[in-house]
Amino acid sequence: MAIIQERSRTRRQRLLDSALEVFTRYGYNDAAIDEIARASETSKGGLYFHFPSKQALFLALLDDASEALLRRVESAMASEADPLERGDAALREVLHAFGSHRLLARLLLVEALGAGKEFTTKLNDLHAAFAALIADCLDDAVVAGQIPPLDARLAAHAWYGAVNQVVLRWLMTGEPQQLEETYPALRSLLLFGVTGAGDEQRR
Amino acid sequence: MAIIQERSRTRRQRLLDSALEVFTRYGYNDAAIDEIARASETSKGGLYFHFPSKQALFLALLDDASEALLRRVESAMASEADPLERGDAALREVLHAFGSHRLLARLLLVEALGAGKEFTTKLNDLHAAFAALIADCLDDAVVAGQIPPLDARLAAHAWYGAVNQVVLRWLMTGEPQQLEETYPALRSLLLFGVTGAGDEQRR
Amino acid sequence: MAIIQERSRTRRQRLLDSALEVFTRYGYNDAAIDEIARASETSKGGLYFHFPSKQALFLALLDDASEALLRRVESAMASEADPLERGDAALREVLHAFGSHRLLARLLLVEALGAGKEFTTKLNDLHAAFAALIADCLDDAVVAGQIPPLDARLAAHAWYGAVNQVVLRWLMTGEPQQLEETYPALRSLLLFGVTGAGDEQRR
Amino acid sequence: MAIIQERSRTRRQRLLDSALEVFTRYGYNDAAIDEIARASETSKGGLYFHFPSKQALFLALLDDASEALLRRVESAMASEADPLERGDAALREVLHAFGSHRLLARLLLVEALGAGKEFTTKLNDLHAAFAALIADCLDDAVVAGQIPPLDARLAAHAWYGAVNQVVLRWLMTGEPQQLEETYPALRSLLLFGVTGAGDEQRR
DNA sequence: AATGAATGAGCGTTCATTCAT
DNA sequence: TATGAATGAACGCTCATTCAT
Repeated sequence: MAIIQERSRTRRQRLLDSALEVFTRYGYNDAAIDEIARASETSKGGLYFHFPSKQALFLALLDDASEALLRRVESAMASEADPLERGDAALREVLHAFGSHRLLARLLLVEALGAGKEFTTKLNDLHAAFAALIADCLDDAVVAGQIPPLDARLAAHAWYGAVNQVVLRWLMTGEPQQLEETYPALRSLLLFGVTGAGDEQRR
Repeated sequence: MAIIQERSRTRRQRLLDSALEVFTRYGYNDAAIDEIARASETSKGGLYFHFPSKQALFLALLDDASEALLRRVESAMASEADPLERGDAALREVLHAFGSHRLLARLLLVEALGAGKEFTTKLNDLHAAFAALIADCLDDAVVAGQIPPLDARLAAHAWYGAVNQVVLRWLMTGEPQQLEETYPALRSLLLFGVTGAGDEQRR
Repeated sequence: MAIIQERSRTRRQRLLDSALEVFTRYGYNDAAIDEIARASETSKGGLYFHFPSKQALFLALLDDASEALLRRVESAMASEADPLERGDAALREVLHAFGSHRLLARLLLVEALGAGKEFTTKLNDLHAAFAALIADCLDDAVVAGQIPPLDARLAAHAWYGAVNQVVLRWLMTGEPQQLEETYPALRSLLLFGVTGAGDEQRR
Repeated sequence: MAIIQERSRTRRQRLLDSALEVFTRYGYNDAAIDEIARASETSKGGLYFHFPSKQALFLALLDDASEALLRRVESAMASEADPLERGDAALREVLHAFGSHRLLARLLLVEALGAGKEFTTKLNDLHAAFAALIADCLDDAVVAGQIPPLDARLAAHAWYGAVNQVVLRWLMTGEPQQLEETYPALRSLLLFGVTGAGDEQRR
């Protein structure tokens, strides 16, 4: 029983792995179910035994990836008490996660957007979850008097977008070689903007 | 002859208009050539007379939109001498342009990403052009001593991403009602970060 | 224009002809769209240009066949004044029509039944139309005093079923060689039953 | 051993029952093996242990139903000495059997026809067996001088078809509520036709 | 005997593209 | 230039059947 479950989980996982690879290589629409089945050394029917449709497979991928990323970031934030340090930790974790999982980055930042209307909701949820995480940080920092009052939601989305675009550049042009190299500069930008006012390290 | 050319241009433009609408409504892959032809009150054959393929049509749309946006931003920047003011003008113009052309925003920020590998290059070019515009500003500002030295390319992409995400939120959730309302907060974030250090207005 | 319409009608008709042949040879479910396209020397896409689905194609066939049969029978009945003669004419015409269009008989009596729930309504309509035709005859004959009062609807269905079964036997076993040979015996049965009471010819 | 056989028979019977229900609800082609297995609270593998194929399962159903019906009719006929009374008994029994086993009626009169070429033979056999039963009656009645000579085979098929169609109407339109109500009228029609000549009761 | 995960051939349908008119 | 009927490769999905356990 346990063995069967394990094998089943294995098969399912193999399918998800292959799906991630094929979806990110060809894009949602150009990814053929046949190709995913072949890549996972399964049959088409086997795939459809585990996932009811192509859409559901992609959604499962999206869910897994979103959840994993969120969990990692949340856990990284949990180990910091200071609000701004928590934001810092989030940034580091995101860069680390994407930097070490190129496919996951591609999935969430590129393919999910163009996969069709059906996935918009999911993506919005992810954006909202991330933005909420950051917005909470910022609100706490405001309460703690670390930063002046501001539109935390907007700032959170702006942060998120700034990071995303840097990841996107890395994905598409390969610059810089190590995504995590961007951490210091990004941190400074998010905290102090381009003027760098108050950034003691940069002075 | 001139009349024919003009009529041709009209037809071509009608096709582009309809294509923009259909592509942004359904997404690149789910947009049917039939639908575009119908929407432009032409025939499929007529469409193929003006554009050799679906891909070319989308590319033309992307080109036109990118160029128009870039021209507008460049022209807005040209009328400002001060480097940081130029950046400011660019931000205002981008928010204004996207805010008043929802479809254009959707096309460039959403559909282009998911349309397939063939369009990645085009999108990279657009990103690069925008980033270059902003990076030049920042470099000038550094030279002028307005801001401390920094990785201008990275900062440019971060800026660009921050703005994009705010636009994206507006596209997908409708917040805020008027995109341009975000200008003051965004300006402050880009210049001074969340700490707002040096932001005399916010103090 | 007229030529195009004609060619179009030709193509459509060719499709219907091939569809009739393939559907009656393999049955609705085992008939492949590919096969129909091949048989009509068209492409699958061409078929789908004229008919939106396999179901619609079968339905069109059913409609055409029903209508043609009903029209023929109605016209045969129209030329007779006497109620019972009208019934006689209907019987002759049905036997003649089915006898000379084996495929049509197969379509209406065999394939339509097993094609699926979607066609039941259509088939019921046909049965109802036929039964109504005959029931009217019988009602008129009652009014004219030619036959005693009876449940005309039930009798109509029984007649219809009797004829159908004879056609079915012919379809499936090939007996008798000429379907129309069955006319005199069928006529006598329908009018006088097995007792033949009142059948002056049989006495 | 006996227990196992009994359990096996039980399982087999449960499968047949569920199969009858599923086949008549969805039609042969649209009935899924999965559905039958689920309905009988067995597994797909279990089903395939008892029946080698979907076709064989349907055939078994057809066989059982045909045999049961024939046995009932034969037994009903056996208790009558007079040829025409025997026919009468057959008619009563058929109406009673179908009237109280709607699914059986559907199976034999509707689904079997459209299930595909493979079942034609079986169906022909059933038709032939029934026709033979009735034809024998009629032949005997001729010999006994009760009715004039006639093509007994043809008459038998006509009878059979007349009854079938009345059953079919009941199945598909629900008229009349009780199938057995049709007995007197049908009896009269089969014996005396629409003229009712010789029908003392109708006079 | 029984289970249900796995197989894979086959099918209906779509749609970008072509081309005779 | 423009039309729209025609093409055909490709795809998502189904489901009867198999087989390791």
